[in-house]
Amino acid sequence: MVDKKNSRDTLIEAASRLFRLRGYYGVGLNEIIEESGIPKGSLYYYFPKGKEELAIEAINHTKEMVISKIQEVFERIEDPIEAMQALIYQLSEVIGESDHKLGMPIGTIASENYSTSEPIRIACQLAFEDWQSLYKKKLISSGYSEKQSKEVSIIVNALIEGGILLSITSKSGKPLQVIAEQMPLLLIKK
Amino acid sequence: MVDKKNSRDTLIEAASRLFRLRGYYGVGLNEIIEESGIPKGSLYYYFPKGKEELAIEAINHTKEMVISKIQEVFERIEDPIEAMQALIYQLSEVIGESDHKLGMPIGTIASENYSTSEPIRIACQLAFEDWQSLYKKKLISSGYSEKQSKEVSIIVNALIEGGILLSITSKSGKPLQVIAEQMPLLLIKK
DNA sequence: ATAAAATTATAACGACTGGTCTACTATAAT
DNA sequence: ATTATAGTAGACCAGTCGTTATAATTTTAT
Repeated sequence: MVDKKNSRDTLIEAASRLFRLRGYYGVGLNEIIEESGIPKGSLYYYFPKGKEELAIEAINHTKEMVISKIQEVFERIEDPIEAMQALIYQLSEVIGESDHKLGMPIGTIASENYSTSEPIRIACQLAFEDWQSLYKKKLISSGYSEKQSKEVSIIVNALIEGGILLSITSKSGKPLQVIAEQMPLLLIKK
Repeated sequence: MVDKKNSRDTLIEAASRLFRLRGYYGVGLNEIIEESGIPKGSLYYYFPKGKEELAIEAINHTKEMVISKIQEVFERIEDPIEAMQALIYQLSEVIGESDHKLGMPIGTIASENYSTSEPIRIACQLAFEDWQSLYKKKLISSGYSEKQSKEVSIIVNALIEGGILLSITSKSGKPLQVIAEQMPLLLIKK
């Protein structure tokens, strides 16, 4: 039983990968079924409401992947500044890899659809909120105030999304590196 | 001679508006010609290379609009911290307006196309660089070091792009407001 | 073993895509 | 008056889009 994964998950993973790379409208269902090797009949069997439904599952899948990554780093590194720096440096290194497939995890879909699909918009909003909750929790458990933790978690989230955008656009890890280096400034305890 | 603008500019403005709202793949040429009232024959007369060529002009148009906005605020407000805060607050207020058509100015197109169209990727990169140059210039003229000015300009750019993304996704000006409030921290002179 | 249910496999649908092409109109130079 | 040029107008193309329909097959329950 080597690689017998179910079709539903295979579709979600392929969709997640492709949407991250070129957004919602930039990827067609034909490409998703080609990449996944799952026939179109199965796609509409598992996602009767079609592309939008699949996209929401893909967003949730991406969200969980990011949550795992954040948790892993946060468990490994106690200091919140160092932990967040490590997270961001890790991203900057991916850019260096040839043919990297980084991309704004859900930022592209969010900005394409915020005005056209409420279900997608809400799925993206929930992802951002969940990530921010993790940052906030880490900060609070390190002695930061409730208020500052909440505010900083928003900033960190914005910096990461914006940093990824700048780095993929300029094909350079530099923007993310600069962001990581400036982290301590934001985290001066008040 | 009330509203006799040339077709080329009318097309660019319509494209700029629509691409900001739903990105490159989310907007079709038919929608652009409908919104602008310019026929398809004229579109391909002015932009023989088609959608990609029009998109690049639209990106440059958006870039110039943002440059004007930044310059206007920077000329009006001398202190760099206050100026950047004003810029970001202004964005947060747009979100509050019903049916606002804010959107990441070029972030959506950039993240959709960074891996598929080099000409578009480069146009977006140049826009980011131009905006950062303005931030940097403002900081240097206020006595910040070359190095810090450059780094902060990257951070500010990332914060604005990320902040807009968070604000449009959550349908709230809050993220941008928080970012504006935390600006002073980033700008502690070293 | 058989029936029912779950899943896969294709083909086709109408709508729309970006792009091409040709006919037409307006203006100005000759 | 004629011709040249710039721009307008929109029908049309092949291909792709998301979606639907239905048949074939596999899996599960009895």
